[in-house]
Amino acid sequence: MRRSEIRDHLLETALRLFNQYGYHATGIDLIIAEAGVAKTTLYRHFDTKEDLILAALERRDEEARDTMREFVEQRTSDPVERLLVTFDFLETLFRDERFRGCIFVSAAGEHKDTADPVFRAAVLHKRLVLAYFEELAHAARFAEPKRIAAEINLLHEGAIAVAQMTRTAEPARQAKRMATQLLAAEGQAAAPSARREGASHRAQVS
Amino acid sequence: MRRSEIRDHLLETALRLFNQYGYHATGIDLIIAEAGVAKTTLYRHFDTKEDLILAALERRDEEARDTMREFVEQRTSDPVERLLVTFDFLETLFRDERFRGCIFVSAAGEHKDTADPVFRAAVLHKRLVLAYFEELAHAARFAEPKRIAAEINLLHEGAIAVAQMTRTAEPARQAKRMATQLLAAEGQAAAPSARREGASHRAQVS
DNA sequence: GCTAAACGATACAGATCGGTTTATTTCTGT
DNA sequence: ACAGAAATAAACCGATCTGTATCGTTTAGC
Repeated sequence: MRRSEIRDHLLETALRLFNQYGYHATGIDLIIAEAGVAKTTLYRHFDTKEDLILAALERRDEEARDTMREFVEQRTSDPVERLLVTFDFLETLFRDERFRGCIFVSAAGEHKDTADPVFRAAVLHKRLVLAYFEELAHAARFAEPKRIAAEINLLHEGAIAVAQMTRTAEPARQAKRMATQLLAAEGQAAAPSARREGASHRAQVS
Repeated sequence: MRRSEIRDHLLETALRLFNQYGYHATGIDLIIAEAGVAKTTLYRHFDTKEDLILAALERRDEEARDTMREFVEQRTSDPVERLLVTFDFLETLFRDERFRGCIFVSAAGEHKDTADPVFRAAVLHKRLVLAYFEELAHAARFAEPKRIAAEINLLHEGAIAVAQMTRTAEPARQAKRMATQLLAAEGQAAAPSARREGASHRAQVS
């Protein structure tokens, strides 16, 4: 196993355990045992446990956003539909039996100080996801793309929080229905099966 | 300090620390130091740390639901408006500088096993809150009260999750606007300032 | 094939964890 | 006032925590 592979393997192992048990409950000894690596090796790649957490979050951040982008873009090119398809992506996450909630929400929940680097890393991820929604809402030519993106984002967070407790995929579908309803009220043509397609300059409502 | 007062004081202290630092990060030694109590005393009232956590969650569960009920009922008697006023209640929570997210979500995030008593206690709280929304949605005579309640609930969870990260009160107002929009589309008279009041048998939409 | 870096294994450090024990003092109810 | 219960402080337990140090062995690049 090459050096970079070990690092990757450690990050993947750590992420799996953080997701399964949480950050404080996952000890270094468990991580190295599961990764099949000596403690010296871990500490050669990461100075502290916090560094490992931060690196793991950074990796998952990129991976999660890339995966969502890919999922969305290969399903539809209409920006409004893309906003809705993000909920289908959520549903695939919820259907994974390893799903235990959003690791960034959990990270923020275990490191509540806003000055904590882990908290800040979690916030950064959420900001980048929101930026993606804004990108889509802008492309969809909504009158207030930032507001629309924030609404989609809030529905995402709600679905994730509910699914964390119920451990079902239903919250994703429910959030999608709510998003459909809200977007339809915004642009009159948000619903996929709506009248004409490709409408520009959707009207605002409030 | 009487016996029951000590127990209460311990629960309040523990809740404050759990909210501030999380469950794993809050040690027994810190709790007794902050409570100004000997370790023996704590262990006379609670067998284990888990018992303390469970008792604390149970207490906050009742307190939180009572407080919300009170807040809502003294502001309006219209069931539809009551559903919307729950978001004003959320806003008061977010405005508290000690707000660090929902302690039940955090509890579930640190005890992810669905068989864990702490996880189950968190789920129970969320179920009882949902039951309250169902009660209100039923009183409002929506065609599908359970669905409406689940939607309100999802908006609540979304607002809480977003506010946990942003540490602002805005998510509560945003969720309220979304709820207003959704309820208006359900019954045609959901908006407080809508045409006639006291309408019964609101129509369904989908 | 040599050198140097990176690896694994293990022991260890010092702190902290949840929880127990002991011995002493302070309440509280009758 | 007196007995019993419950409070206190402090030492202590074994386990676990993050992180370091030691020391061979393996591996990779020149």
